Amino acid sequence: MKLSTRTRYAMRAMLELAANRSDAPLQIKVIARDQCISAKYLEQLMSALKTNGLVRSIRGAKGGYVLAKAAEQIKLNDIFICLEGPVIITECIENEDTCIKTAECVTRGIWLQLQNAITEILESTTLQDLVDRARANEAEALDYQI
Amino acid sequence: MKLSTRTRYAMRAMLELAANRSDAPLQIKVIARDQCISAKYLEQLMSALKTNGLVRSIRGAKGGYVLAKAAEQIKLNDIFICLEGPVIITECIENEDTCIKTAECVTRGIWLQLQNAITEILESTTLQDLVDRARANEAEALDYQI
DNA sequence: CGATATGCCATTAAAATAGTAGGAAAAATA
DNA sequence: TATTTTTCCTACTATTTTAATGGCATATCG
Repeated sequence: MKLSTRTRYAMRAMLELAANRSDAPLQIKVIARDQCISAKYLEQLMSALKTNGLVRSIRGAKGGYVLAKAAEQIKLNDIFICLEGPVIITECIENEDTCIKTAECVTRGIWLQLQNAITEILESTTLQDLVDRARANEAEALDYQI
Repeated sequence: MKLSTRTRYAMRAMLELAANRSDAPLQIKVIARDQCISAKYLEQLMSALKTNGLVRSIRGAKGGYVLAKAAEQIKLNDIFICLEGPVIITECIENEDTCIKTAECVTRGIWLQLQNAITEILESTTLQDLVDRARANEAEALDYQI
């Protein structure tokens, strides 16, 4: 059970967008450099995020990307779903018919529990929460230096 | 984020072993038939479960597999780990050094939260719990028929 | 001995993942 | 208007993982 780089990269890119205080858009090449990601690969991820209405793009020189909504209104699950698809751990959860022996299919219940636990965390955290945590970490790091 | 068939198959096979009331071992081909799994594939999974001390095998005619411990003492996480490896969602969780900008690496915290939530569920459920649930389901199904 | 099982190892087919490549289209700017 | 910068789009490719399959050796029961 691993997280794809797609999701991890996209989450970091979105965090960088959310943390961006200037009102100018951020370019793929800048984000890619900051996050050590292949720019061409990131381009595809940004495209997926755009299709799902999470970011807005500005084409041409001085263009780039900005969040399409306030960071408070973007749930991590929204981002997650763009890249991993809906958190579906096994088909049986979606389509009960595929499970031949429904009565005995108690394993299904477990997968459902996992799915719910994951979704709950990702639904209850917003991009803004991450930004706040990042700022708190930075502040703490500064304290140690003094 | 999907569960591999390895894990799902193995979980079902283990459940069948746990539910087996006769004291005779269950053969791969029997489990494979019951669970609609390729026997040869299941063989590999059983081998992994054996290496990790979750099942015991009896070779030769009338041989097969039995649980190596009481179903109460086998946590679902034990089974899970055999097949998926430790629930590691991203490397950063294991090795903090790989995360270049630790201060900003708040995404890591989220992945850690997911991991903990999953592990908690799988650690707190035993094979016996699943057997009990399966029996309860069966009983309920019977009620409806009457 | 002969049938039945597991043990072990190698191979393979298909799918998913991660990354590359190149050119079209749009916008800013000189 | 020409140039540069940047996104947009589509296709391709390499690697890894997943899900099997196949064959033969070894052990055990009757």
